[in-house]
Amino acid sequence: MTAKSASEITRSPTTEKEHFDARSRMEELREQIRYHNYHYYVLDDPEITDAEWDTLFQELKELEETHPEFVTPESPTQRVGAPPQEAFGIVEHREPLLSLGNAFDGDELRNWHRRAASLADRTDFALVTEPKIDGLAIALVYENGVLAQAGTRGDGRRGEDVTPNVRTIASAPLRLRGPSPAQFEVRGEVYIPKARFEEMNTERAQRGEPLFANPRNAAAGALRQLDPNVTAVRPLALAIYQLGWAAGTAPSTQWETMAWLREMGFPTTPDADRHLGLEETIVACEAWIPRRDSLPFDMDGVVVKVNEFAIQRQLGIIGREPRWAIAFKFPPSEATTLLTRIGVNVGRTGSLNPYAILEPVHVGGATVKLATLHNEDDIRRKDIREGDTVVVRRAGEVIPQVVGPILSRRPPRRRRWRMPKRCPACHTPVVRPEGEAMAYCVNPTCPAQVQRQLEHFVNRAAMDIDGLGEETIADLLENELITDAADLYRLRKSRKALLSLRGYKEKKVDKLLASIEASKERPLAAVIFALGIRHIGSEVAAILAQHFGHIDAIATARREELAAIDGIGPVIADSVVTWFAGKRNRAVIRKLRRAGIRLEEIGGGAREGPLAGGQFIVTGRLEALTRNQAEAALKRLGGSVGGGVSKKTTALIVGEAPGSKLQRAQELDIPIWDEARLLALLREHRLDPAPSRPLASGSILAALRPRRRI
DNA sequence: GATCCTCGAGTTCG
DNA sequence: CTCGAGGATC
Repeated sequence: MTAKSASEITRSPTTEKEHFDARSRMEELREQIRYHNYHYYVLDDPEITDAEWDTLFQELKELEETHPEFVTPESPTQRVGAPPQEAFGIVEHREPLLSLGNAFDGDELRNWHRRAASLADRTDFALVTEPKIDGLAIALVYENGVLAQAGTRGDGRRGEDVTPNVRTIASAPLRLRGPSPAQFEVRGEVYIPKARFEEMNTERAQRGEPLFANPRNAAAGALRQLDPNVTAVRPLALAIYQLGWAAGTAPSTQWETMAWLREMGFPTTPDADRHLGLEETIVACEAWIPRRDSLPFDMDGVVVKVNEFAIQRQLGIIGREPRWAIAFKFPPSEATTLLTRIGVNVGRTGSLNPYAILEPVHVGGATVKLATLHNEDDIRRKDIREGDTVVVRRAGEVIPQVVGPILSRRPPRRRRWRMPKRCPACHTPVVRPEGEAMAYCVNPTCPAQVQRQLEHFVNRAAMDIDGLGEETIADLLENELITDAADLYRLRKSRKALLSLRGYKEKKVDKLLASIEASKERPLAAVIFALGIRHIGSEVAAILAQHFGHIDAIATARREELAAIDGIGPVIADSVVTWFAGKRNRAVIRKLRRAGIRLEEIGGGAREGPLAGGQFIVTGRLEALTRNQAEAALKRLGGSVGGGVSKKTTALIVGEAPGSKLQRAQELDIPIWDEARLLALLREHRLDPAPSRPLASGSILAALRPRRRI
């Protein structure tokens, strides 16, 4: 596409006049396209539609095809098409690209400032802040207003020549508008906007191609392509943040320099700001943290620079870091680490759940050693292998996830991971039902499953037995004091045996036995949930309890009868029938009955109250109540709580710093309540907003005791 | 049969 | 919180 053959030119003979007209029209078009690119990419304020822009671009392209002798390398049409190279050339940076010192909190920023102030002999100098976009540093050299060279950072002094690739970036100006120094260099960041990154990965997933771990890796891969045609189809963007050097006059401050560069057509880092004092600057840096996720690009901190170049020169450089700038770094929400091995856990349902064993790494304020990998397909989709260096994320939430491997760092000859053929706990052959994502151990006496079942049984939402954790359950099973959940109610008789176990003193044993006794009064729904029947969670358990009122009625219900209930279909019906048909399970029910567990619903338990039938969700941090207290209060008023916002939601209760739920509720026109409204409702119905515990027989003193601060 | 909603199950660290 | 899958509905 670069040069047309001579025969093609001679095929369309043109007169001198026509030549001249075409040439000036081409210049005019280039000028117009540059003008509109400037409005689009720099000012973010386009004057014409994309379609109109396309028309201009097409006309220029056609003229250039008929008059290839007038094609200039900086023409807007020349963003694609350079042939692949064998290897990258080297660029020598005239001024080295420096790295930045880091500050991890306000105090470190103050230390930096104190030092700068003492060297500058003044404290009142202005500072400029700008987001530190997580991309790749690039240095662009312009000669006579035309992009001449683009180099990566490399080691700071010499980098790789990626000029043909940078020429394909839509927002990188090939020719500048207005006057500019004869020769100068600007520095910036090449990155991929988050939204475009998601689109790109979605498309790659559809084509079955491996996914990029994050925008930064994708941008690095795109920029270091030997074939610029590949780079051209990747959605790279550019943000300039600094003038490297200039032969000619330039402004005397960072702030003015950025405005000056924008005039020339450079897209500069968005949302930069200027501050007079240090404390104001620290506030500005911290204000970025909550905004972080809603920005169109990944950022890993805020860069703080001394505005005046004269002071910058005075402060100078120490080692490879300037003393006139510093990076205020956010706690990393992402990190790379070595995945040493993939292990497999057995769940309560027998599901085999692979998890990653990681070289411990600090991410999002915690040290991560483990991360779930969900299932075999997920591992295959991300192509995660043992020995891989992987990207680990804890985005906002708590649960770490393995985002994906860094393929360039994969050691040779690593096999794709496969689910073991036998259960890691009991060695029973593994079954993966047709069409399901999970593989299962189908041995009902699998020790791992029994352990998990018991953990579920004592769960707060189930039988709520305090003092019975993972370790204790394991001890009881190991010493054959129990074989199933119902045996817990016979432990009273084994008090002596319990006390003989290492680490079990009277206090601990009696507390355990007491909470086992207390669990006998749990509502029927909790008992049904505790049984751990597949597909029976807390909701379905409540439906069954409500509908049948007694466990025996459920045990004898027929398939059709169950499936006719609202919210229960054939799969759940089958699951219930099968469970109660099991000999071992029937024995458990018998033992529970004999132990005196209440197996029927008392007092109806029907939901009533001012909010009966309503469905509520709490988001954000409330003032007077914890989220749990608020949810409990809603339930006491007769409402149900939880789930995602949908059109069935009655109202959303919003506190400080609400999440995405608020936005969704607004979209769906769901009523928004504040905490005061909930509190008012509680007062109206004379309910304690936050009962500290069930009060001991209504003691007035107990009620007057100050509640614990939350 | 497709689509939307809801529920179930597993989950990490301190 | 997230994914997968069951249930309801058209």
